[in-house]
Amino acid sequence: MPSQKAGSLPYKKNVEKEPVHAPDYMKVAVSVDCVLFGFERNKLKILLIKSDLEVYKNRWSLLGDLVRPDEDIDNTVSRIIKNRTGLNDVYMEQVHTFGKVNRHPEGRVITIVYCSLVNIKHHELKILDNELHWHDVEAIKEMAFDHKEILSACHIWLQRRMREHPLGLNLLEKEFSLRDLQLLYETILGEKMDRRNFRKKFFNMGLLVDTGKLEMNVPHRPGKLFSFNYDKYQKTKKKKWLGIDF
Amino acid sequence: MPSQKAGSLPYKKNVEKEPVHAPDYMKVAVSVDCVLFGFERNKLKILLIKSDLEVYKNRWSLLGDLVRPDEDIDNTVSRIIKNRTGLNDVYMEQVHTFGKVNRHPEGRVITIVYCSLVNIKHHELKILDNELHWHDVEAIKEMAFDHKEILSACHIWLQRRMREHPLGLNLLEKEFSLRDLQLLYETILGEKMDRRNFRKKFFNMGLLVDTGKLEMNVPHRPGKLFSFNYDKYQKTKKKKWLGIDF
DNA sequence: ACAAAAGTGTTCAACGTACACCCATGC
DNA sequence: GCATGGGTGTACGTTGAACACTTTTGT
Repeated sequence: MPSQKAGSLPYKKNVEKEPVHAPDYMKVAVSVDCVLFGFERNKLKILLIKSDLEVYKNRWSLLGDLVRPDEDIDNTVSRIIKNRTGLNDVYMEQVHTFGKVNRHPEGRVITIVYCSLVNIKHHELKILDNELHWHDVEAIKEMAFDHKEILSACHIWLQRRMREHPLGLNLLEKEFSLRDLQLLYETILGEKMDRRNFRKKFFNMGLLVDTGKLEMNVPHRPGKLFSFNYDKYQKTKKKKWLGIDF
Repeated sequence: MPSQKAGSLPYKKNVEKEPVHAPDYMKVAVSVDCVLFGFERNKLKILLIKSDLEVYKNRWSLLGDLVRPDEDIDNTVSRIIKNRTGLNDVYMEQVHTFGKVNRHPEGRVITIVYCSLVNIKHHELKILDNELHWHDVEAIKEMAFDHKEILSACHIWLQRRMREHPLGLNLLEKEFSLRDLQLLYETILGEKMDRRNFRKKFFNMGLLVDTGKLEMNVPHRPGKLFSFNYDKYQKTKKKKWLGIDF
């Protein structure tokens, strides 16, 4: 190990000795990987592509790309989403940065991971290259790189996030039954819930609007259909959580 | 903007065309910055050094360094702490990654920020280069780079963390009065609290040990001195929060 | 005696949790 | 008529918030 002084003054060294060509400690690339969660047919889904890499051919991979030297990371995120799915309106949150030395087979790549929840029905995929499609999270076996580990971390992030905010309402179709909603929560959080308490909780939030409609073609008593009062949610969110979110 | 395909296949391009010399999209450096919080004389403190950079001479800076191509990020973190303070036993948590294009005056540097709370009395600084010392957080005006913004984000992180876990107990001296503890919480969280409720809450946690001693030389009725049952905290923490923490 | 902070309990509201019966529909 | 899930209310324990008086010490 070099002396403390030398080890701690790399910026200055950079300026004085190697201003243009990437010096040794710049042999690190930075990427962004995006985890998009959705929900369909009572399953938690995630959007994946087939990896571009030969080593990982036939393995599934998150949506990612390298950060360009002249672009902000937020821009990298939206560029990836735009280029891979054709979507413009997906709001991603930074979750964690992963950087084990050997996580990428072709060199040092540190990756910043972003996460989002999207409504599959309301976000039709406009591009399908690399076999882009929604996968059942629970059915995923192997993935490229360390993406399985990243996915696990994002799943935990999602669980924490959903316990704090009623984010789940975003994931359903415009009109849904309380059973749909409860199944969504039970699936993502991995635990059974009491039906009466669950209904009480969500009604008390005041974010559900009774559409007056009923389920159709169900082999039992049809449930009421509700929609989500998104505007009211935005307001209460601001009031309760201020800018604390990140 | 290049075509979607070109924009989304940089790994492959890297392999095929420029295997060794850092290509354009590698002209990005990655650093780690460390925020160490402490508490002394009823003030929230943070450890800073004078910036090495000429542009920022006389400005205060977080403890940071570039990530080396062959080292894990965890290693960068402990190397920075070791080299700057001489300490070995500081456990840091990753908070957020900052990467605006112009955040560093000499080139593109994306920085991964780690945070920790340390007990100032129990962690004597062994190295003092670059005027390393503890600063009052509230008295800090300007900082180098975007470190002021980073500090704000870490302060919010600290507040959230302290509402979830009784971390504050780490920051005090071995023996402390309940007044010390409450002042610590009021200072860091920025709000007044009710004394009776505060005492109830902490006694109910069962993490406080009555030392049988009293405050000395105070111009009023002396309070009891307590110590922190660290072992019990570790156990209850495991039970309650599992591995969810990150 | 006075100033200053220590020490102490009760009440109320909100929230989570546990729990069981009748109802409407499709088959 | 039967199977399936819809719809509903009560009781209890926990938690957080509000709130005031007596006690102990130094000066």
